Amino acid sequence: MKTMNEYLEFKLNHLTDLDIYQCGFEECNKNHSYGPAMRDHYLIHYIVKGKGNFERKGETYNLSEGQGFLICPNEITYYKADSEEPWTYYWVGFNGVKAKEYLLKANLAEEKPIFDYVNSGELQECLNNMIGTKSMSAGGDIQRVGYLYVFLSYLMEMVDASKKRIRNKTKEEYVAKAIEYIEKNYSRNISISKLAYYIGLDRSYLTFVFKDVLNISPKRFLIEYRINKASELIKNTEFSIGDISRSVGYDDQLAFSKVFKKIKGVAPSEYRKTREIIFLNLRKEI
DNA sequence: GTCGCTAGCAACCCCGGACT
DNA sequence: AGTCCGGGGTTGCTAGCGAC
Repeated sequence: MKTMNEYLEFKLNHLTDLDIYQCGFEECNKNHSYGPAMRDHYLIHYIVKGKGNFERKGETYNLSEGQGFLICPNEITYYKADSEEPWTYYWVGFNGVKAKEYLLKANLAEEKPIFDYVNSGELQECLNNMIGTKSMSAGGDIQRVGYLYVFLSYLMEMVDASKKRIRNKTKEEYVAKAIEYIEKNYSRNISISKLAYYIGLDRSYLTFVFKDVLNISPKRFLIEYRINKASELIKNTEFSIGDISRSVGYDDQLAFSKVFKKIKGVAPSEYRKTREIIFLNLRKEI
């Protein structure tokens, strides 16, 4: 059995990058409050419904759905649910050697404890997964920390996306970034929404920018890019049409054949036959 | 007025099943 | 391997908003 000092020394020598203390979900009653109190770790609350206020160092923040607040270690804070529309929130308490660094990347610190996160669906899914993971199961702790990394990465990406917006890139830069993304991901199941999110633009605006610069919609560009890649594979390899369709991002070979015929005018198998005829004629000439 | 962006809705496309 | 078809999800268009 360890003494208290031995235990504390053991903990000190085994500090991890990130460590979850607690996480949960709460539908608060009207005027439900906590504090004034102090904690020895970081604690993030993310509001998914209702309103409330958060107080620290004499400042009061009125918060509502889609917003969150950070409580830092060793600071006295107080928070209270609204008297009419009490908030419902997720919370996650954590610490670790890298905690402060990651929070700073997410633009969160003692002096900047508030954040807005519009796409609450993905954040909620992540937090639900975190809560649903049993800490006593084999690998459960690692899974929960994994979800904490994902949660913090979402907050960091949001900051990154807003920086990109502030920089006011040109339309050409947006299109170049989109094309780069398509070139790297055409073989995966990507959508224009995902593409727009990656660039930090609204889906509709991305379409407008594409039309403006290339006179073609992003969807059409993606389809043509995939079909051109596919026709190269049909011409230069012996892979089956099914393998080629999956290689260019179409899980459904039938859908691929339809699109291919629409773009090229012939079905993939006919396209290969055409290549073979050309090849045979060339051999005859030689 | 221009630019950057969003919301809403109609149109389109893709997927999956049935079939040849 | 390809066609046809129906349903649901995705996309593109456009009006409009806010900032400059």
